[in-house]
Amino acid sequence: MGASLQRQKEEKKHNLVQAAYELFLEKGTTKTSIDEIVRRANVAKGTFYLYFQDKNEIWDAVVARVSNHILLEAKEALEQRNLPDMIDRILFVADYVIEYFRKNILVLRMIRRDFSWPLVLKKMEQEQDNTLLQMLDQCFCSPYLSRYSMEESYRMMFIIMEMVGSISYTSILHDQPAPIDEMKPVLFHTIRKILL
Amino acid sequence: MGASLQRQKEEKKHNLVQAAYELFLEKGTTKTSIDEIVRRANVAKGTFYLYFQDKNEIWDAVVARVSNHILLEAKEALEQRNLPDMIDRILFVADYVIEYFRKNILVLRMIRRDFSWPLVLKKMEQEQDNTLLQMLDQCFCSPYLSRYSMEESYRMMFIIMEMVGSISYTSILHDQPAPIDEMKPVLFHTIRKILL
Amino acid sequence: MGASLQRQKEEKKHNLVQAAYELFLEKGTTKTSIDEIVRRANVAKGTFYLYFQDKNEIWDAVVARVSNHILLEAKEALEQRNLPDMIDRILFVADYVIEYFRKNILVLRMIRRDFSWPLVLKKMEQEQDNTLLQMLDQCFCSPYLSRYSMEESYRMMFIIMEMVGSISYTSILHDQPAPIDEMKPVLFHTIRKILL
Amino acid sequence: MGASLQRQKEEKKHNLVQAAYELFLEKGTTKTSIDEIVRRANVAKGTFYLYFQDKNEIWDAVVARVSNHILLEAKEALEQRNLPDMIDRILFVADYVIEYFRKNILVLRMIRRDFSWPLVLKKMEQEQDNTLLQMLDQCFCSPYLSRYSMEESYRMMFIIMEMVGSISYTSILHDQPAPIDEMKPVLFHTIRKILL
DNA sequence: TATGAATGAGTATTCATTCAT
DNA sequence: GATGAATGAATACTCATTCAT
Repeated sequence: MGASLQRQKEEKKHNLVQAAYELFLEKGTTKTSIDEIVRRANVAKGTFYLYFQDKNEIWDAVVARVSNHILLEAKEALEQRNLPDMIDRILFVADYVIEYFRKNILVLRMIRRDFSWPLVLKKMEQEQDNTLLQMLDQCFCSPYLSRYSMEESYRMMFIIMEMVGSISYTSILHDQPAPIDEMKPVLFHTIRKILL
Repeated sequence: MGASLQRQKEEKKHNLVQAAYELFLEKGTTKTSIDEIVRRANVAKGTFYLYFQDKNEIWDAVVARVSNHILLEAKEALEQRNLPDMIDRILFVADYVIEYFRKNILVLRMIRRDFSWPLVLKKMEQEQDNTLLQMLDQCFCSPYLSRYSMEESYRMMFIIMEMVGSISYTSILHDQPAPIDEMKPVLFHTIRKILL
Repeated sequence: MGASLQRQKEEKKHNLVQAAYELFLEKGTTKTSIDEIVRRANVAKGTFYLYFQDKNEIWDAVVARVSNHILLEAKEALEQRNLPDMIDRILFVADYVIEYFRKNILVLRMIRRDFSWPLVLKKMEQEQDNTLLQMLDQCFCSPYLSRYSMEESYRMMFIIMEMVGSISYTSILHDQPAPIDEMKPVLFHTIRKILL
Repeated sequence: MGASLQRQKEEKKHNLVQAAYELFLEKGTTKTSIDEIVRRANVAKGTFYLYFQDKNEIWDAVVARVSNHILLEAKEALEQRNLPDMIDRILFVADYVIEYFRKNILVLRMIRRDFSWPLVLKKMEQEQDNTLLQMLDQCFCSPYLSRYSMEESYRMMFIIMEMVGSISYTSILHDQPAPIDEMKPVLFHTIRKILL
């Protein structure tokens, strides 16, 4: 197979995921038919099934792409600042994610609570992409945490991350228990307490 | 309408929710058809539409029933113990929920992350049922929290609750970032730090 | 359910089988779509699945109907003659079936070799319809066969019947090993020898 | 084209037929796709169409191969015995075929009633392969049949063969009208009567 | 010759919803 | 209120066939 053919294949798959992403965003997963996806991707019906078993599989691909995108954005923003303090770094990332969801409510509504950092990380590991692991190292490498083992730090981190995602969902979309602006101070205070 | 007729109606609705619960558990929401629900509930197809607009509506009813059930169980167990310390009480409830999901993995898989305490509480409020609010009061009423306003306590509480639900899901079902047994110590340690 | 509603249901099912029969005859089973069947039966798509699981199931119904029809025709024709000799009766039925297929080549092409008397009889038994069993009794009740047990007579009979069906198929449709007119004398001679 | 290239071609075709045979056996003709056939044959999809027009054509090839195989086996077994009596020889072949199907029920289920000796013989003639004709001659060459013309003998033979195939199918697969073990005596008795 | 990615018409099947009884 | 037969639009999915490489 020629290299250009290989590229064409990649492009087709990419187009499908992109089309699915857009449609899921616009009308929700269940209301989006595979028919619409292929139409928007300018690809034949059968081609879809060349790359994905069914709608769930392309859904996973969309979630992975979106989650990855958000975290990478956060990572890049973090690198531009030069925050010496670990807690500040973590709070920065938490805030970045929350703000992303606030600005992109549709994205939040789409991936609901499927924005799960552990799962994204797992996927990345499988694909031997450790960009995000780097970010985690950047965030958490600190004398603060020296009293915890490596494992323990990671797990604490995960807990914080799940917390941020979960609160974002309930607070931004349903204003429960309160609007996100009122939740943020409590949330950040909580994170500080956890890390100190 | 006679009282017994009223009871018959209630029973039909109850049967429908029960049937839906069982089927959602067995084969997932999307793979369960209204046809199957009415068949298992021994009710005619048209009858479904006398009580619910569509599948989403009965789904909400199922989630409310299940969440309520879990929390009530936790409340009753809590009352039998007589834990004087607030932190112990909260940890007890957290542990109770986690253990419930561990023993009923299918339930966890079914309601996924829809087990959201704030949302359940909101629903209870709407139905003017404050049993769960009582439990929250029981948990959080403590001099520990005197430095926080009522509002602030509630919000912290919610954050903890979301955290527990979220971690349960990822950890019990996917062993991410680690099996629940390994996550528990970290989680409880974190909760303690938040509350102290 | 009212009696007329019941009759309506019977009619719908009957229409479906009739439509399927016609289409299978015209264009073969595989080239006939369920879509066409329901269109010709003037029935909605979903209605098909109210009565049959899939195409195979309606195929079975068609085969049963056709086979039954042919055998009943033969039975009636047999009753109008008054053939005293058993062998003559059996040869008459054999000839009737062969001639039916010769005149209705499309039917033969459709049911291929699925015109199997044992299977039809089994089906009839299940439906507690013993008209065909009567015919068999009429054919085979004879002092000729007194040396055989009841079981043995039946089995011989079946062998003859399969033979007739099988030869009809190969001979009428493919002229193998010879056209049916040339095969008949040999076939009848063979049957005579079996029965004498 | 070199001889080895020729051999490669033959091998590809052979692989395709072999793969089709296996798949037809495992999952039936209709449920087997050409895609699966080429995958199992380790051949590209387009290659299929270099050798066969469509699925029917490869089906014919499979039937021919299988039928031929069975009959050749029978022929060889027959040659090892040295049965002087024609009736014994014919009964031996009949029994051999029945036993083959009994041991290879899947094969019987696959080719259904398409195991038709006349049709196989016709195909062999077209390919100028007269091995099977030889077997027929071996079976039927006998003073017994001197009263019949050559043609007549052949036709009787064919009738017997169809009978055996047909009865095998109904009796082995459906136990109709009785299991094959109970049918055999009647069948053999019948064949004897025909030939005497 | 051989390949296998791409096609898209075709097909089975589902299922929420209606409505006459 | 209760029923359940009927509906048919919507949808997922298949697969024989083509054709540029």
